[in-house]
Amino acid sequence: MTPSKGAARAAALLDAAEQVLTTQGNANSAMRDFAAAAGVRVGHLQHYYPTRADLIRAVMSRALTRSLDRLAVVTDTDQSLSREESEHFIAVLLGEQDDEATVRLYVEVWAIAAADEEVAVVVRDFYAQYIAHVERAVACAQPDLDAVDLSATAQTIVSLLEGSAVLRSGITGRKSEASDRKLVNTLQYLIHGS
Amino acid sequence: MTPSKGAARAAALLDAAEQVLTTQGNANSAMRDFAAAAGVRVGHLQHYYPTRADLIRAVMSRALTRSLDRLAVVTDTDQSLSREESEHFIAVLLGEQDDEATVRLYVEVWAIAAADEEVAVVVRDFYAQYIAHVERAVACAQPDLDAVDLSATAQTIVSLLEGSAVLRSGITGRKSEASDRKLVNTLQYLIHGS
DNA sequence: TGTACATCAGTGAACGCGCGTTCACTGATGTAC
DNA sequence: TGTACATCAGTGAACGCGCGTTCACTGATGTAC
Repeated sequence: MTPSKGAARAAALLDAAEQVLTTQGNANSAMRDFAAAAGVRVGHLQHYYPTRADLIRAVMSRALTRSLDRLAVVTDTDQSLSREESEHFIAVLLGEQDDEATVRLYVEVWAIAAADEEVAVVVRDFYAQYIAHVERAVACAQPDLDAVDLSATAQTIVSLLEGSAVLRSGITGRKSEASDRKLVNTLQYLIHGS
Repeated sequence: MTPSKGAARAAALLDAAEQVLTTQGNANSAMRDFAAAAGVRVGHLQHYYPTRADLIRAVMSRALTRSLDRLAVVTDTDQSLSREESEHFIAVLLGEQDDEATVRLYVEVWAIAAADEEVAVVVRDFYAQYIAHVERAVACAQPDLDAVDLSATAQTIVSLLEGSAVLRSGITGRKSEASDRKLVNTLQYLIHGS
């Protein structure tokens, strides 16, 4: 069976809310905006998400889960990791940043997490899993690395990815061919250790 | 002469607003909060910053200018850049991230810039200057690098710094000795080209 | 040195609007027998 | 197969509060003559 009618409705409401959130930002979007974007009255939106915080948390949490799921597809299939294969791995990671809406959502996630401990818990858990995925990929490329170095390398890779998400987006900068080349080069250096 | 009385007052109001902003976030702070933190009535706050947007923009713009000034101190004094000297350069850059309030402010800057084009312009200009400073430092270490590679390297360094600010902060993760070592190591790799 | 006037710093009350939330309601869909 | 009832999906009006902003005002500080 496809997901129940209720779950599909709830997902559609989240879709609309996510879109509003990425275009207007958390600070500038009201329950009425979320409802209007879904073509629904506020009262009905609250039937599924009783408070604004509930809705925001649901959007954030689903977005993070979605990212991890996408990531799992890439990391779980690779057994060994040659330089060409890591090229593809990197392309997938950077590909997600090309959608500006995703980057904006992440920036909102960070800002909301800084003020909402309940979201912060989810976010920290997300990054722990994110780093664990990357660790697995690096372990394929450098089987001799010990656990501490593996974890440190993975965290550095994720740092570079998150930072480049911000700088490659229109918010603060611009993509450029040359800096993308240097970025890929540096990620390769981190993955393969040389 | 010290700055005029009015300018000092305005600065004190910005100090208070900045503090509120870093602890509560843009989405959860009101004009009354900003005024109360400065020990002043709302009407008076508006004497200096007529609208909320004016105040927010002033806080953001001052914070970015302050960061650039701090950076200038490090980059302008170095003529050549040995590996030990770059160690110090890196320590200064990372030192700023150790203050969690600064990181929170940056996250707010990104979120606000995404929705307020006037702030976005200031932010993009800030990153252009930030990257230019880093370019100058890298040029000292690798005098033979051409302009394009120099710029690409600087942008990658700044990406790594901004990403690590997020991941090293309590918002999304935690500092660790091992990952800081790997981070410094990677920055050295980027600065010296090997 | 004193007086008159303008400018600036700061108060305090009030405004109206938009917000998140509540609630009583209607109509449709399921379920039991 | 039909009827009775419960549950769920969705409406729409209203609530009260907190928000950003306005404005008339007071007192202090400066400036001119």
